[in-house]
Amino acid sequence: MTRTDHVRVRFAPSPTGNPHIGNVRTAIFAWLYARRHHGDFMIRVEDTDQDRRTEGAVEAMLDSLRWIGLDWAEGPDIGGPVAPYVQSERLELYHSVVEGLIDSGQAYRCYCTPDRLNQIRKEQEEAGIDTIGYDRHCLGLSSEEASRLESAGNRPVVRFKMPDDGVSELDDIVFGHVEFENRQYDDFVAIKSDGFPTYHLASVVDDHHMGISHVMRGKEWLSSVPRHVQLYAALGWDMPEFAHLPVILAPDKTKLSKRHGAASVMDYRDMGILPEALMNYLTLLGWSLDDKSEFFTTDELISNFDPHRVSRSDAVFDFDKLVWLNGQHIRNSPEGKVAEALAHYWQAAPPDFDIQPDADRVAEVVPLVLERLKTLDDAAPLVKFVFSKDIQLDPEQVVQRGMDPEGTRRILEAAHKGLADLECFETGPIESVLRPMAAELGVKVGQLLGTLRVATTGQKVSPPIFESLEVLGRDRSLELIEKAAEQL
RNA sequence: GGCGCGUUCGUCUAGCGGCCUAGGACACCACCCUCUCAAGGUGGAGACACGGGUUCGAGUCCCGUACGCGCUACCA
Repeated sequence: MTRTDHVRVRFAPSPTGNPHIGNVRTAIFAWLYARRHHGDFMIRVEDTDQDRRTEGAVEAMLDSLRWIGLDWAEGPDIGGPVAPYVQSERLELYHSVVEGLIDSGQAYRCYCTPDRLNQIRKEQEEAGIDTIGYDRHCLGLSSEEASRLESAGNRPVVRFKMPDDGVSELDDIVFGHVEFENRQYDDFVAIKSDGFPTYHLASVVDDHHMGISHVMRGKEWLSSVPRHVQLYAALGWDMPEFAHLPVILAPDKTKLSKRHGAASVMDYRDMGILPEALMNYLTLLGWSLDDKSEFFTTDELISNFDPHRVSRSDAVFDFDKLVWLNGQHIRNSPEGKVAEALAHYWQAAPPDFDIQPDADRVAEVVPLVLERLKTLDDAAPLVKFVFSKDIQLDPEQVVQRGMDPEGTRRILEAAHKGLADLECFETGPIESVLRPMAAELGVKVGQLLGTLRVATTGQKVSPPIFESLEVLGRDRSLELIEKAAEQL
């Protein structure tokens, strides 16, 4: 009975740190689902814990989502890119809902001190009781007693009264049918003594208020489902559909964190990962279409993503596979797009070049490296020679295996002459003059080209030499060959 | 401790009782291609946590055990 008439989903981060890759994947799943069903995707800031607020965390999260390619619904009431729906600005809403609950006897004020709470917990543990939790000390508090405590300066919390028996059940999109005994759950705090709601209250109220049709969230919430089920029931509200998502783990099977290297989205941008590739990889981590599809453009993800095929078990983040997939995305993108991405990448973090590349130069160099890139970061070392004023030559490296300096100079001179005489200095003609030349000179093709590679690029590893010479141009190529010959 | 969830190659996964002598991908190894490095191609090694059931037949269903994770907060 999944509703598909009007899909509206939300991503609800709490602004407590930098954007974690796991949170971002939750956002991606929700976004893909919304896009697939032509629904709404919204952002809600869950900042009800005053102690854990972090400056700039909201903007950092939004920046990450934008970079990876998500967009979201705007609107004064439901949140937009500049001012998302913020829980701390909705306190009246939660209070009015809770007043209703108190009036109907489904919630009550509790004045118990943390000390007393700890004390009863300790006693219960020592007594070996299965279900530890609040003892409802304040449930039947008289109004006289309450006002006495109130005037003594005690600030109450509001507890939601859980049923003593029965079960709470849910048909989860990912986990299927789950049920829990209500007696396992105590009367949880809905409003804290500072007047802020807890997650349980706020998320239920907001999901209803925002008209959310599908809740996608981390599976750590699965155990809290009874609280939410009973809240919806007490309020007389229809429940949205739920999809609890598995967790992303580090290779050591613990929760992925900074300690493991890149845990935030922007770290991947800085390493030269394409946003489409990251989205593709993150989606594949915990979801599959079939037994073979791995490469998906963002549009393909949108038209194929189905939360029913999300895995129930946690997944280990495999950096190597992300990098491989990134290479696939680079190779499957139009050269123009790659050039653009590379130009941006180099602009943000200029490589160690003598000459800073302009857009045209970058575009020229992309065909040289396209099938050699796993990340954008791999490009600079390969084409450094194009952007160098001087090339430091190690004569030892110019002389190829099985050759001597004399012979090396001889072939450099021959190549120089051959290239100088060429009418058209392009890859094809360059190849057709150089390749036969090896035999004429009595050396192997590899020896001739290897000599030229080191002489003109200063690198033992470079893009294919004919193409490289074309990009260098005739004058520059001849100059470098001449210099190399002199140094022998 | 209680409750819940999970467990297929090192990793991501396909598998919803016979199509599985368990398929694909990354990583790894070998070979091919080749001007270096890649890319690409071919092949190889590599897994159903364990024990009971149910069934003609179980990776697939049931129960138990082990291990892992989550919840058990005036954190989300």
